[in-house]
Amino acid sequence: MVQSGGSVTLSDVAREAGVSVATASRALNGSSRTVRPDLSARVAAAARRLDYAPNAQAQAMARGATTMVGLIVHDIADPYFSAIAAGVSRAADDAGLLVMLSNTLGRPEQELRYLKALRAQRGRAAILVGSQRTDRDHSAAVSSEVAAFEHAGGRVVAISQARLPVDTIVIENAAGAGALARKLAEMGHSRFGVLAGPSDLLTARDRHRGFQRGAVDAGCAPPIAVHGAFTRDGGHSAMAQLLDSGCQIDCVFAVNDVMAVGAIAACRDRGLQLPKDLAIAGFDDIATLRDITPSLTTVRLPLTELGKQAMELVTAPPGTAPKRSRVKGTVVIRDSTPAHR
Amino acid sequence: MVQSGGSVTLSDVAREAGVSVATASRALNGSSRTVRPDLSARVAAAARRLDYAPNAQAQAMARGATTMVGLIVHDIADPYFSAIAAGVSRAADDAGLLVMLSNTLGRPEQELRYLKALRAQRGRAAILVGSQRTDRDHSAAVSSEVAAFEHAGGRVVAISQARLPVDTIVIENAAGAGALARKLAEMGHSRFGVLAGPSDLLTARDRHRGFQRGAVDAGCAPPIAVHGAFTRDGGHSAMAQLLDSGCQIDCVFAVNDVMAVGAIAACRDRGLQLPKDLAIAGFDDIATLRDITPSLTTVRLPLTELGKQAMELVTAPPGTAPKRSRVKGTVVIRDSTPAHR
DNA sequence: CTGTTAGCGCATTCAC
DNA sequence: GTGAATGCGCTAACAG
Repeated sequence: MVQSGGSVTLSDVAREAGVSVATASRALNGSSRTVRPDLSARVAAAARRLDYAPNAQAQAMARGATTMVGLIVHDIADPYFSAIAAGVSRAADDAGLLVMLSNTLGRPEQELRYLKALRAQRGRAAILVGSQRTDRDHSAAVSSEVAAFEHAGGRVVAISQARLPVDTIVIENAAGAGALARKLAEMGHSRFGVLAGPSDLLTARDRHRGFQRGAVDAGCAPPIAVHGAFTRDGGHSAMAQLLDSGCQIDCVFAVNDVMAVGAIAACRDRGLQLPKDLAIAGFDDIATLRDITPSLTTVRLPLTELGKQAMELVTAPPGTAPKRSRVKGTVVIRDSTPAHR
Repeated sequence: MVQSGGSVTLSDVAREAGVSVATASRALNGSSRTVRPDLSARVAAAARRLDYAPNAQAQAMARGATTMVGLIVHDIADPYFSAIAAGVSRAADDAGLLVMLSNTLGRPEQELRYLKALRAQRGRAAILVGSQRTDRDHSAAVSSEVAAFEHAGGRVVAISQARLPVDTIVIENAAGAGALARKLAEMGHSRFGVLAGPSDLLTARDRHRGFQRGAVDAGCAPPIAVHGAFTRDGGHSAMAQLLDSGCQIDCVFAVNDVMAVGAIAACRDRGLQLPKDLAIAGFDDIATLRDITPSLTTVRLPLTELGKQAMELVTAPPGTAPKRSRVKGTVVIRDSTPAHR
């Protein structure tokens, strides 16, 4: 049972079972051809006895297809991405696929690198999660690498903006933020501030613009915007800056929940009473953040579900033109934005 | 430049460059043998022109080694695991390795399945993250699969308890919880409750026992324990149960931060004023949770760093006996546990 | 229904 | 320093 060096191979199993490798192969993987039950049983027994595990590389090479999908995210430690990753992972499991995780840390060149690595792996598909950048050159570079990947027979789907020529789950950031702005205006808020995130991230930009448009449409003054990193600390310092500016505002929209949390902390640091002195809203509805105080008004995105949908697109037969499905967030009003006046 | 069907192969590149496949191979991967500069340049140019990406499966087969490491976690959506995953991912990146992510959702059989899949992939290593179970049968089954994986040439490291015969980063849960208990006792708390998590998870059990021992050592009565799931909702319902029991307690220890957050919510539901009416502490120091109110006393674990360390163990030359490194958490006192009396 | 054989793409002996 | 040939483990024709 114990082998000397490397691994047990199919021919070891075949020899042990007294059949040919072809028969062993057919018995173990269930090919189109059928194998006599007794032989099949003998092979299975031999495989078990030897603790045989097929060499996936060899199978991939012989079959010309792997069972691997790549998941490319900005930062797996960010709950936005880890929630999506959980959905992808679960769905992959159900489909019998393996997930290769790649963290780009937001660096464009990493994205290209991973895409190429995935092509080298002959991955069956790649799921690109996260905001595109305003930089068109970068989008073009990704498009080109994506084309190469697809040319090699892989499928690609993106979760973000409809900027790549691939199946995409488009998140309607502008619409969601707009709906939030209108709702807040309706609740009596009128002087808005926006913690706008990095100006080169489409997601941040769209949410900012959508909110701005919604506010203006509702008859409010254009919100005062402060940019900053798309993180807790980014929200903290943007909020501090906004507070320092001395502008009169009654409600702040952070372009994601994580920033909103930083903003809340910044307000506390200044001794502000929330939500009495200032209303704050976020975007995403991160599960881990649902218990902060005051509970956060936000735009809910079905993150885990998005991951699942992405896997479905990836396993579906490829169409001729890129499919686009749209996901609109739903506004969730909580304690952080009480009715005003 | 555009190929008809599948992918560009090395022999395509060789032909394009007017050299043999052997030379092309040597030029592109830098083998021990050296290639004349001009030829090397020609090969590189041809590869670029054709947008060649080596077939990793074929390379793996020829070389007998892959560049893939498996990361097996309970739930990537849980910030505890995603923080570790981020560390692993970053370190893998630096080492030029690829990460295969596996979510077991806490199901033991999934762990075995993934380990086997990883063996099939001829993964270079597996990193097992997450509590072992009290069930010895399961540990034995994992040990056996781990042995098979190692026998096939893979390295295994665990982050949890020293229960598997592999390199392990042991988290000193009992010691950390004990230190926390002593500190809290010192601060004047004496009647403790514990939200103890699932009784079959070693991590939960060790933290519970460690806390209990620490409390008793400090001269307090044994804490009153309530079990529940290792999640936010588990913490919520365990806390509710504790409150319903009518026991007199002044401080509650939840065996992880996520549960502590649930507990805080449960207290709020009952109209309790925190931290005035009740002190609450957690374990882990989850980054996303650092801004909740009241800020949470906890035992900090260097999660991202753990991931990095695990990768280092995995890439280090294998020793004869399993290495064990120990990580002790550091007690962090915050607002949720004010001095008592 | 089973066995023999020819690749899959690449790294690596071995000759030159 | 280069090229031709072998084999990694497996699947899928192809014969029998």
